[in-house]
Amino acid sequence: MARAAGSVQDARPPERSSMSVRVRFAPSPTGHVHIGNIRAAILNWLFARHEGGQFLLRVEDTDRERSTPEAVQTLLAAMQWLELEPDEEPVYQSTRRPRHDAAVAAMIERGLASRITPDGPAVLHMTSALFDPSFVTESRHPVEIDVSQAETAISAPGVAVTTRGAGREAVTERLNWDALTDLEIATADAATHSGAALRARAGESREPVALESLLGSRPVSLRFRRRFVHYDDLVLGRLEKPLDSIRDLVIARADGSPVFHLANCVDDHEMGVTHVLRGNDHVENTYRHLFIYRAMGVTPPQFGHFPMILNDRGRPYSKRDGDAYVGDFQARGILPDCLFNFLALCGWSPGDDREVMSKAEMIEAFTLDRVVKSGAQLNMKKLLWMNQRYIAAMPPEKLQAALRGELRRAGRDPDAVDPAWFAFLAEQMRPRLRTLAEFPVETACFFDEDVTIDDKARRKVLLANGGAGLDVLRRVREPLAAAGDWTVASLETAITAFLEASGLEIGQVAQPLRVAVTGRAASPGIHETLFLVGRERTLRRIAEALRSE
RNA sequence: GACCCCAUCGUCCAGAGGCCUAGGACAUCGGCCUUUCACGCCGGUAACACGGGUUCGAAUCCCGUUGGGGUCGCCA
Repeated sequence: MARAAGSVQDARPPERSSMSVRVRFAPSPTGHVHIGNIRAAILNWLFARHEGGQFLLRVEDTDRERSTPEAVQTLLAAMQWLELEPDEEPVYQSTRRPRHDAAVAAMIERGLASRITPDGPAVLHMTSALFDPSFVTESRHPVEIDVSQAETAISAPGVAVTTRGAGREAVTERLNWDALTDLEIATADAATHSGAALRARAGESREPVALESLLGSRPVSLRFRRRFVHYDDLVLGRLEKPLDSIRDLVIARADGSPVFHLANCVDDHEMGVTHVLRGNDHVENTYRHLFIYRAMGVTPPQFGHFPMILNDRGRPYSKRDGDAYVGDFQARGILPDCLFNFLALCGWSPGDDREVMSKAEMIEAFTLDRVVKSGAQLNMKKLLWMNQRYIAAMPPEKLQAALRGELRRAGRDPDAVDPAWFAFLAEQMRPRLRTLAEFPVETACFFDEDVTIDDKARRKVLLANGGAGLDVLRRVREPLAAAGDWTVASLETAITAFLEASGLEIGQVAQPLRVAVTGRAASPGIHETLFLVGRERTLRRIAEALRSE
């Protein structure tokens, strides 16, 4: 992949056996993986799979402070959890320093970049040597600025020409002569000066120059055509920006280390990346990167930018928002497939009404032209709803395994209970769970020896109406104790018989039982609940509820 | 501030000039089911930011305004 330094003209794209798509996810490991970031990985992955291409990972670990081995592990773990395994070995940017240095050296050697001062940073110059018709064009119509009328300082939109001192003195602020074309300046004495002449007189200076001092007369009007940088964004469409608003670019720091832009372009090129798909915050960078690729003498990849993810107030995510890291969702018991699905749908849709989709379906439907342009606010309630749907669809064994994990995390031993009993409990809880993490707290009454009765439930169900609930408990206790093998069926039989004998309604009996036995007003069906709590604990809890009256 | 981008129910998305009396999902409200809580089912409320054009016809195209976001580092 190494290439000798040479002129811009002789360079060409890297040799690739096929034109197959290669995309990459290029995060810098910070110890946390933000969902906006992992969403970028998801969309890249989806695109690669849809196109039958490769999904690569480049760890941008050049920041030694933050990029600890642990931070890298966190990143890899998050990707594994979501099944976003890259198709090739991860590339660690820190190992690529020699290539970056070589690229900088080559640009300097070609005269495209230079160090302004010997111990200063290396700067890529935005000169016409870098302008390629494939991404730099000239505006058709000239811009005309009347300087003489200016009372105070004026600044033409986007043009780095400013008149100061009540219009007396026109100053070019770091004027990039190459950003403008066909520059003509008319002066008070009616003479007209061309940009080329002035440029020569200014000695190609990139420092502020007073036009007046070059002209020897006060400028009256400026006339020029602007140059534009442009490219076709895969999701945003045709984008352009006046060149005069883009300044020379630092590519290597004074200490010689490459800056992000340089390293990014060099690595993407040498990894054979064909499509750079990243967040919206990089669109402005893209214009600069185009020049870096040009300076490298290579064809740039294609670019696509998807919208940013916003917090629930509709504002950009910041560290203060919290709960926006992949690990947080995992800890809350969001299923990986669900988070994947949800995040994929954040800024993209298949074009029809499908929402809960398998990865295969998403891959099949994924195209960049269906990526939305505007920012997407996360709808956490919808995430919970979707997670509930995923839980509902889990195979029983998988559900049980996942719930066992939650139990362990909560400090309980899921292996201490009867597997059949646990399987039954899992199925009873399935429709009642929005997240896996809810399981241990919702089912504590089935695992603990004793239960604490919720005050509100006690008042409403047991103590109301002169203690009618307690009265029911007193009367149902014996028939229950007599229930034979304590199965759901036998409990149903016993309770039904009690209802007939007592003339009570099921509701009058079930709620007091539920509260006494679970401590709360909500649980699975009463027969199922009693079965799960078991004979011994059921009778004991009823007795306790009566005693603490 | 300059430049660039974006703009449909509270939120996410559908809509690529007539199929729109604007559709779906979450949330919300009401009802059904039901021993509770959920699940499930049925129904309701709710949006084309504003103003000009273009057109026989505009949520869809153009211009402006407003609002939001992004970028302006020897951070990534």
